[in-house]
Amino acid sequence: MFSKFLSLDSEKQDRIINAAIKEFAQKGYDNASTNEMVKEAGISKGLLFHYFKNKKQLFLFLFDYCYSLVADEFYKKVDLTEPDFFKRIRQSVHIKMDLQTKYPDILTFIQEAFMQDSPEIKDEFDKKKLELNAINIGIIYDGIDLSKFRDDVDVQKILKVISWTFEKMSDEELHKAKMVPGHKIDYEKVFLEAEEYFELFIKCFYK
Amino acid sequence: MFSKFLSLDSEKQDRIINAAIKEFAQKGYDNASTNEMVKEAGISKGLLFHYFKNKKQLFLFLFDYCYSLVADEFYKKVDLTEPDFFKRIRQSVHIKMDLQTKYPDILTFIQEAFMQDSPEIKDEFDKKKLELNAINIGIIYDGIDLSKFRDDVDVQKILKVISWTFEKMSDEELHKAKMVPGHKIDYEKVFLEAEEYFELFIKCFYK
Amino acid sequence: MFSKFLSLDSEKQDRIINAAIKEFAQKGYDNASTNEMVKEAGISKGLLFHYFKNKKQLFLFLFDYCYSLVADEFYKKVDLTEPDFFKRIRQSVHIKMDLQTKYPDILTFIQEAFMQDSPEIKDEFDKKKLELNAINIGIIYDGIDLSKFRDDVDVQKILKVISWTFEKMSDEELHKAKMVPGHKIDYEKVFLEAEEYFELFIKCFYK
Amino acid sequence: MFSKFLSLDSEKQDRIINAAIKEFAQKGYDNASTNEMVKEAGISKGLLFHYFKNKKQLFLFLFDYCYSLVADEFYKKVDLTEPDFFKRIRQSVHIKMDLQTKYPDILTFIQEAFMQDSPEIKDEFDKKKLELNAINIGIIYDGIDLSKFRDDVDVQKILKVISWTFEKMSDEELHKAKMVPGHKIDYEKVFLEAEEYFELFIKCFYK
DNA sequence: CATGAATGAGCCTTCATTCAT
DNA sequence: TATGAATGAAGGCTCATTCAT
Repeated sequence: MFSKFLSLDSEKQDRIINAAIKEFAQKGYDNASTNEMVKEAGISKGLLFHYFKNKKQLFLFLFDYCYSLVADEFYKKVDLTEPDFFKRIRQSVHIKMDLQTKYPDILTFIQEAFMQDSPEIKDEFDKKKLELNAINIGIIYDGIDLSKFRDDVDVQKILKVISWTFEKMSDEELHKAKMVPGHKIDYEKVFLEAEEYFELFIKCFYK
Repeated sequence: MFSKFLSLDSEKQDRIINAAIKEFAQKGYDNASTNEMVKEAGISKGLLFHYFKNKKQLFLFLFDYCYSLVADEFYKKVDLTEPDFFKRIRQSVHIKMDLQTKYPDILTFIQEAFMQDSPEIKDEFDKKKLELNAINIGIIYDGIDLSKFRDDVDVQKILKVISWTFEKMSDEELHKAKMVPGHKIDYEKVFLEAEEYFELFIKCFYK
Repeated sequence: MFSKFLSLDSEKQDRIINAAIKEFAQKGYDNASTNEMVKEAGISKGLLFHYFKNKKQLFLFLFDYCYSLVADEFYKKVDLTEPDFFKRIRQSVHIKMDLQTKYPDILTFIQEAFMQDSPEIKDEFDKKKLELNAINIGIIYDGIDLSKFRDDVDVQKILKVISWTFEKMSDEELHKAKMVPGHKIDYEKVFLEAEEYFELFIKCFYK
Repeated sequence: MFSKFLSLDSEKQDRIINAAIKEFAQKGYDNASTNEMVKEAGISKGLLFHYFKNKKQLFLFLFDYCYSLVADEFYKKVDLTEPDFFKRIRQSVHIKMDLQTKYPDILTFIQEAFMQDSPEIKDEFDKKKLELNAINIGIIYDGIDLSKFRDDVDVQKILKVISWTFEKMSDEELHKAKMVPGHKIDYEKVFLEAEEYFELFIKCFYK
């Protein structure tokens, strides 16, 4: 599908990818302008469509590209032999924040992508989201030592509550960051807040 | 401001409101087409702007309208004298689901509205969101008996975890519903699932 | 034609006329908004069209109204028994400037009207301009003592040169005034400049 | 700025320019319709804006284009070594009339452009007018032998009177031409009339 | 492989004018 | 006489996409 694009020299690939990600991340799917992308990437209008056929395919390609890139780094860094759920999730939070710092545009793009539901891309994109979710939960919970959790409640539910908590925490922080232009996330503070939730969960959910 | 519109016979008001809500809910602020709205409502192009001046005002009006409608019903039904947090939140979940059944489009619209961040409406709309949030938290947590919660952890954090859990539960359900066209939420099942989380929280977070 | 309007009580007539003149004067024929007029005059949309049928008729009516008003005042003040051309033209200049101060909106409206040539009103309006010109020249030159002018040139041409000079002078001044927002015409200076041209003409064109 | 447009084959350039000039000349800036222009030029909606970005830039481009074209021809034909003011101005009048015959639309456009004062283009356009005026007066009066004029009056004022006279003459002729559809200017007659004014001025303003 | 001119549907909004009340 | 809701054409402009070169 995108073989033509992938056989380009990688410098040009990068220029195009970065320009497109930036535009999508800043303006969302519908308002992103292919014009701006080609201008920023220094290529011609026609070429973009030569490689990607249309905006939708470009978006879907970028999403796969970004997701792979981020997921690869993530799974490279995460220690799947760590059996303690809280240590694992703490790792995840830290890695996620590292990635945020390392690839801010890409992370923003993924985030925006997950919030998108322009009718144009809805069908194909929702499938992707579902897949990813299924994969993630499986992998992340893999090898976790569940014996430390209380026996009187459903452990699966506890895990969900914990995951949701950190997702919401991160959402809130991102949201605040978007609200105040120029506002940067204070990672120090977020780490500390996360630690407090860890303690709470250990007290309440461990035996 | 919208007095012209509000003094219309309510059948026409409804036609316009429903058409506009539907369009905004399906496509988001930027991509919603006023053309489609008037076509669906069976009115002329000019008339919409006779009532609302521009797209932004229309959106803001609809949000207030929807929010008021839903909030009114909500506060009419919620029992603010119930001091037990879990009973209160259980109420909320039930009421919310009733509303979902009664006004599916409106709930979707509000949901989408909260996710919107088109630059066009950002400023005015973010203010609204903040206000609503502040009011809601205040009212919903009002009169809650906090003495039942464990003393060894921060109660505020517990409350957050609980709220987030039910928000996420509801999000997931909504999301699944949107994914499969024609799929209806099985409230019976959702209630039961919610109950399981209530039990979990009572066991873990109460003294 | 406008009898319905003219039998209104004069206070309402004035409100309508003033509102309409102001709008036309400020924005020109095409950009003047009948909406603004009715808002300013405090009457309903329909009523304006009840009296004037359409924008064009309103404009034409206003032009006649303004022109009559100004012309009446002009001919009331001008001394047609003064046989000296320069004294006569000096009078004209002074009277014109008085009117400018007394009815600034009306004079602006007439001025703008003469510059208008929106295709909408062109045909009917050009006829009016021609008529007025014919009348004016006739009346103003009426009773002038031509014997003071040199015999070796065509007096009619001299009169034209003189008229044109003062018209251009006035045009230039108006133009400057429009160029610099808030700039007011310095009548003192204009009078003095006009006097210098009078002297020049007397020296060159009188025997 | 307009390089895209200028590298078009000239046949298409001309079609677009002519269509746009015609529309602007007939209806003025505000009422000229870009829709009509593209229809007349036989190009698509988008293309016009591909070349010119917006209506204002198009107008400004056309003005420069027209002015350059006309000014070039003018200065090519005018003999700046002729020291006699009347001979010089006679030349100007003749050249202007030639241009009028050769490029009637363009001259009308320039004429209309100078009368325009839509707020949209006011600022940028007024600057242009001022510049042009300054340049013109300088060049046209350059090298004129002022010693032939009477010493008892201000020569600068005489020059103004003379310029104004021929401008007004030309305005009146144009105006008459516009009034009667299909009426062509009788240059023969105009030349003769101009000659009579020359004689008058020589008699009255030369020593 | 690469260009960018060309397309035309679609966008939101304004407007003079009509007409039922 | 008086209202203002209702109309719908027209306005400038943007955009993803195509195609001849």
